[in-house]
Amino acid sequence: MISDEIEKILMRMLSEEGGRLVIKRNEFADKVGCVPSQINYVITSRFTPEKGYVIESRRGGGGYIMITRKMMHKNEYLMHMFCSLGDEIDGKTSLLYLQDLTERKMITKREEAAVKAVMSQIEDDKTRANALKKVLLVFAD
Amino acid sequence: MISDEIEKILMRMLSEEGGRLVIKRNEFADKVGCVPSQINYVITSRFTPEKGYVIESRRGGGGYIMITRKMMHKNEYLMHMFCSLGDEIDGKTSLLYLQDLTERKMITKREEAAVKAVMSQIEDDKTRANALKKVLLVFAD
DNA sequence: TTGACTTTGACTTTCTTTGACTATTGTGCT
DNA sequence: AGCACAATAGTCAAAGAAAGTCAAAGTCAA
Repeated sequence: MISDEIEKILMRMLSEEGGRLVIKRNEFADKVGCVPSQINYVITSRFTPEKGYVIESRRGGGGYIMITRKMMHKNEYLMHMFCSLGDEIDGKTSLLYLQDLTERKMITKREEAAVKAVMSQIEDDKTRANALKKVLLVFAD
Repeated sequence: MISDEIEKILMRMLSEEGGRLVIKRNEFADKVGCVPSQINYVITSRFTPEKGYVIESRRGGGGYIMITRKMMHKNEYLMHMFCSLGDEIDGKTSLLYLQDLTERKMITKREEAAVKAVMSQIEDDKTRANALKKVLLVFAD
């Protein structure tokens, strides 16, 4: 099915571009071998706001479609936690953060345990902070 | 009885495919010589969640039915994976292990993503192996 | 005979593909 | 500035491709 192909291609490009991708609809449709409006179909059916994507576009000469993967926006709390994190965090404090998330029902006990298990292997405070931030992004949607 | 035949065929295919099978309903019905809706009947009557199967499907062009057999001996599988782990593992391989767990419905996508997020911070192959082992223990119950 | 399980097929729902038509934007000419 | 035209992207509905549902009819054992 061509739509799935297109989705995959866009996904890959999106990653390569670091979360923001600009295409020219007609040109792209031509490249992947479909009619232009199919691009709209794929975007509306797969790159939805619920899944965290923002679409912007412009018509006319030099027109384009821009796909942006929006990291959070939804979970203000996670955002807040994310921002309050410095670039270093010690092991004990990181555990408190995770427990807090569990208490607030934002993650499950099992998720907490799994993350703790991996984190236990991390020695460095900077690395731990980075890890925690990445985890927060996973849980934001 | 045709339903039993179909069940056997699906079972065999499922084993051959290693626990996950994707079919196109109409095509398959044609092959085994029954009406398409009989496939649904067989699936709902024999490949039930109680018996450890997960069914996913999609309609429309490129539609399919996917049958996944959930490991009955989940812990055995986890232990097997645990034991097959050496004391070092590279990043790419560790990702494959995690994806496998997700595909087998032993962990959720979110859990996979969370663990991956933390693991991405780990550089050392030995440390990564230890982390993965700890994670497996968390998911065993 | 009755009740559980099967078989069948008509009808429904969902998802995809396509193309004609519409709306917007940039450019160049008066 | 205003206008025509080219270059884009958007919308929508019809047609097509699968899978799902459900109830009627069939089968078989107790």
